[in-house]
Amino acid sequence: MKYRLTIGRLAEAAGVGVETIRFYQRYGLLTEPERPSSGYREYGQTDVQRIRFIKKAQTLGFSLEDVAGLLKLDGPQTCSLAHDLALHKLHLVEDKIAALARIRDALQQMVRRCELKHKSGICPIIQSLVQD
Amino acid sequence: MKYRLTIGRLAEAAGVGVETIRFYQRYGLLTEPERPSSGYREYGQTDVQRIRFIKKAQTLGFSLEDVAGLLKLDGPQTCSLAHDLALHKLHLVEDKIAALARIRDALQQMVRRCELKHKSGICPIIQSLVQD
DNA sequence: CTTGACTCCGTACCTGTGTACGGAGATTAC
DNA sequence: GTAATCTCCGTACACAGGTACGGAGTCAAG
Repeated sequence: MKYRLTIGRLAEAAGVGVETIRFYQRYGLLTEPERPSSGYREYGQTDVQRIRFIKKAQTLGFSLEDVAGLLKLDGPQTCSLAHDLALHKLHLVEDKIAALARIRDALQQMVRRCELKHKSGICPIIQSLVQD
Repeated sequence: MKYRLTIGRLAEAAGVGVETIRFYQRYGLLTEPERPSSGYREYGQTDVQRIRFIKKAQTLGFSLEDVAGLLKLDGPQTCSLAHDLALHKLHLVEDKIAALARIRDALQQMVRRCELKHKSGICPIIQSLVQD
């Protein structure tokens, strides 16, 4: 039951490119796997899990550096460190949402003003960007 | 009343770096200004406006390429093109907010689960990332 | 056994938005 | 007049997260 995967099959199984795996390896996100006489890397199922972990963490806004930190975690403090990191990311995400909401409102206002009949030949959008 | 500005004074007036102005110039966002015998660029107040325009548009999520498009606009279609671009950006921003909201919820759940007493030695955060 | 697909490696390149460097010439302040 | 500051130019570098290249070795199917 021990599937051995070449880098290409691992890439396919994990839904990434071969070069991405080599990149993660260099970055230290994946441990160097066994190398039989051929020199070809041999991966196992845990590597698929690990890459999925990385990809999932990325979608939650964790950088590869963050992920490296999460993957290094081990032992009793693991959970509280992971918790703190997640909480920190949560705050960042909340801030980003708030900032985008302000941007959304400004854009909405622009679009709305543009859709109202405007007599002056000057585009309200251009105008509103020029203002201080 | 025609203030002539050197690049450094323009940079200060507009709140950007000197290199940024040179960069915008190369990018085509600013037209090449007059060059007296010294070879030093001479800018006017409209350049200050223009840089502020760029900076403001950037905060609304427009890329420099978008800004170049906006700045090239002129004539009767100006407004409808600007309107369409703004509307498009609005949709992008709304999508981004929705995506971040989903991320926020996932992070919240992680943090909450972590804060509940968990008997298993496995960190719920690590665990939830490992899951498919 | 040949052919094609796969893998190896190091390195360079990509996007977007600037920043930094270094040597030479111009201008400004004292 | 001299020193300090500013500007010129082209080019390289920075960030993150990959992506691409090229020549050589290896493996699997027919």
